[in-house]
Formats: sequence, structure tokens, C-alpha cells
Amino acid sequence: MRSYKQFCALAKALDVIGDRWTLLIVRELLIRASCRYTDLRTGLPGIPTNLLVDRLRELEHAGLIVREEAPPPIATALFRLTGRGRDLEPALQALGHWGAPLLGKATGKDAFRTHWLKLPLEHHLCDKMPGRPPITIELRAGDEPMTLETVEGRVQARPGAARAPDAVLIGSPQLVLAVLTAKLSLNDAKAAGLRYEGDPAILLRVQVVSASQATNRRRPATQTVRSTR
Amino acid sequence: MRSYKQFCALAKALDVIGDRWTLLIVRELLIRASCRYTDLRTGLPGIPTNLLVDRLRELEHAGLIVREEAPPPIATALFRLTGRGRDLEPALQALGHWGAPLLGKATGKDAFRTHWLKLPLEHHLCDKMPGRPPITIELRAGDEPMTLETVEGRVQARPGAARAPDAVLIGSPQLVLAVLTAKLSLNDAKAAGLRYEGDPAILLRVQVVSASQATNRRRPATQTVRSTR
DNA sequence: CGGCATCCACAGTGATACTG
DNA sequence: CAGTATCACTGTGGATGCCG
Repeated sequence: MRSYKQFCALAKALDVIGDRWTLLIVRELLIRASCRYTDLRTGLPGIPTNLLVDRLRELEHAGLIVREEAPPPIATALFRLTGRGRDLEPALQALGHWGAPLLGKATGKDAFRTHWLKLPLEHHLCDKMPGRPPITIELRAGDEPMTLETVEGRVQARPGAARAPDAVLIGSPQLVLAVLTAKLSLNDAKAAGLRYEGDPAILLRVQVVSASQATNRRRPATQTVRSTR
Repeated sequence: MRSYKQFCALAKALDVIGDRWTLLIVRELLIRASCRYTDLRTGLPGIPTNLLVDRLRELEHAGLIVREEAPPPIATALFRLTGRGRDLEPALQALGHWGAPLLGKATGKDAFRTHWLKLPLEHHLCDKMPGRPPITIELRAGDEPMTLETVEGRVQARPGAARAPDAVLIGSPQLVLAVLTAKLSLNDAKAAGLRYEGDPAILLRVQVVSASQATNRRRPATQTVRSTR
């Protein structure tokens, strides 16, 4: 990408990550921590292979990722974020938060990968009863199942099915997301085609509060405005 | 911009603001609140005129800005952000925060506009002695002076010189920024060419604490800004 | 002068085919 | 599997022209 040649932190950031596809590659690596080339391709439907290679080289050169040559069990190179790359997470979350309303008018023709839910869900959901025994919720909304688990008051998401889930949500990504973020009540979602197995109280325990504000984030000493009211 | 066609909030956000120059236009409107076409051009050195027009139309179509036709005193159209547009500020701040370290290796050939300092400074600085009488600091680092004023524990920046500043910083953008964000001590900065007029204690009152973390943010959800006094 | 529209050379992108 | 190579196309940047 051409540089904007402006002495401005935002412009400098865009000089590095403003290229098409770049932030989506970072998204994949934030979700997976360690990706093979093929993982990236399947997580980035639509990217031309030459662009993926170009971007990986640029990201490596910019110090946001490293390519590691095959630890013995695997016969391929792995890509992972450096600390500097992981530092982009707050910016990605902010952009994702801003973009969330745009998911409403999704055409249904959009590609979807279940693991894309990981960042927004871990960011917005939290365990409201951290004292109780942990729970497990399985989501089936796309190419593969995803499991939510409560851990120390937070909610962690990982790809794969759960062994003995306390609840299971089955439906379109739109519906599953709308229910978890409380934009839709469970009953409304059921009416719209969602299938729910398990005690409805399970859902309430992690469901986001006001559909817009929540705090699941670790976040150092000084915290921003807390929405008490 | 072509859509990524992914059911992902980040991808949807990039569909809207991922185009080249778009976020920099939003930056200008966050700084100025109301811009003429010419203000945008001078605030965006390097942008081709046709691209500016294209982007303004796209932004208007996407509902991030509105163009208002000339309130009588002025004989031109004005552009301003909608609420949806202003909602991008956290994302811009996050990206700017991430990009800040890149300003270190600036070539000196970069363009600079003093008003670009407004967002980062208001975000990072705060008044550590909000009980004391307010103070005023004038910065001279680029095309025009900029004035910092303490208001209710926060620091506000506005373009223009101060009438009776308690301190004046004169030097390159790099130096002025490094001193205010405490990446450089006042003495080191002076040695590097900064000129400082006034009591050094004035600077300490607003200078950022740890060079990385600070909280100056407004945002109790009630209202945005009533900038014009 | 402010606010564009037009033209053109070229770099970046996207789709597909090919290879070690 | 992990890329390279090719090529049509589109978006960008730079210049310049127009008009009230």
C-alpha cells in the first residue's frame, strides 16, 4: 500500500493495516493463534491465493506475524501473531462493535464460518453467576459447531462440539447471534426458526445484558466509564 | 469498495470504511465537526479531488455524514458526521493508539497539520489538579498554533493561539508530542531543540502519566459534545 | 476561489490455471 | 498442501479543465 505520508498516528496505522484483506487475516490469527496456510484460506473465503501470500509477506515484514517452520508433528509452516500483532485486538473489537448493526441486513448469501463468532461473543458475553458450577453451551450455526464455556466469570469460545452441553442452540448465524446478544428473546427466536435444547435459564446466565453494553474484558487498572445507572 | 461478502461484523465494517482515505475523512470531521470542502482538502494533503468527492458521496450514502446547505453567513455547503459516523471515534482512537509508535520513525518528509493533534491529545491528557484554576498551553508545531485548556478535569484542544498562555511549546510535531506524552522529559526535549516558555510545573499538570495509559474520556451516554461555547 | 468533472497511466485486485 | 504465474479488470493518483 502506498503511504499517506502524514504525520498522524491513524494514517501511520492505515499505512500498515489499511490494505484490503489485511485486517481479516489478523482476525483469523486472533481467533486461532496458530494457522496453517490452508486454515487461513478456509477462514478467508474469497481471498485470491496470491493476495494471501502477498499480505502474509507484508505482515511478516511489518513485524505483526511470524512464520514458524513446522514443529515435528506437523509438516507445514505455521503463522502466528507477534505481540505487536495481538495489540491490534482492541482496534478490531472496536471496528467489529461498530459493524455489528450492519449484520442485520445481511443478504443470506454471505459466507460464514462459525469460528468468526469467537471474538464478538467473548467480548460481549459474561458469566453472571460465577459462583455456580461452570456451564457449557453448544452452538450449531455454520460449518462446524462451537462451544461456549464459563471460566472465572468470563465466557470462552472454542471450535468443536461439547461433550455434555447444558444447552444447544441450532439455527442460522443471525438467529444464534441475536439470541446471545439479547436482540431477540428466546421465544421470538424460536418462532423465527431457532432450535433450543436445554434449560432456558442456562441462556440467561451468559446472555448479554442491554444488547449494547457489557464488560467481559480484562482491562487494566484505570477503567473507562462504567455504566452504572 | 467491493464487499467481502462475509457474515462478520468486522468484514461488514470494512465494507463501509475500508476504502482508502475514508477513515481519514472521518478523522477530519471528528476534529472539526463541520467542514467545508476546502477544509477537508487542506486537512487531507495528498488526496486527489475526485477521490474526495467519491468518498463524500459514499459516506453520505452510507449514512455516516450529511451535507448541509449553507446557513446564511457562509456561502458554501458543510459536511458533518451523523451519530453513526461519530460512533466510529472509539475505533479511530484504538487504531491511532496502535499506530502511535510508528510516528517514531517518521521521515520528516510527512505532511503535518496541527489540528491532527487534537484527538490523541484529548484522549491521553488530563488535568491532574482539577481543583486549581484552569490553565492554558499553546502549541506551535505546524501550520497553525493550537491551544490546550483544562476544563473539568479534562483537556480540550482547539485551533488557534491562546490570549495569555501559561506555557508555550515550540518545536517539531515529534518533540511537542513526545513531551506531552512523557516519552521525553522536558530537559531532553529542550536539548533536542524544543523551546518552552513558562513554569515547568504547568506541563506536569497535564502531561500523561505512564506514557501509555490514561483516561480522559467523556461518555456517560447522555450527550456528545457541546463544543461551541 | 470553492466545488467539482474528466482524462489517463498505472498499481492493486480478483479469478483461474498451473506447479513442486 | 502451499504456494506461483498469468491476465483482465478496477481503483487510485496526478493533472488539468470547467463553471458560477
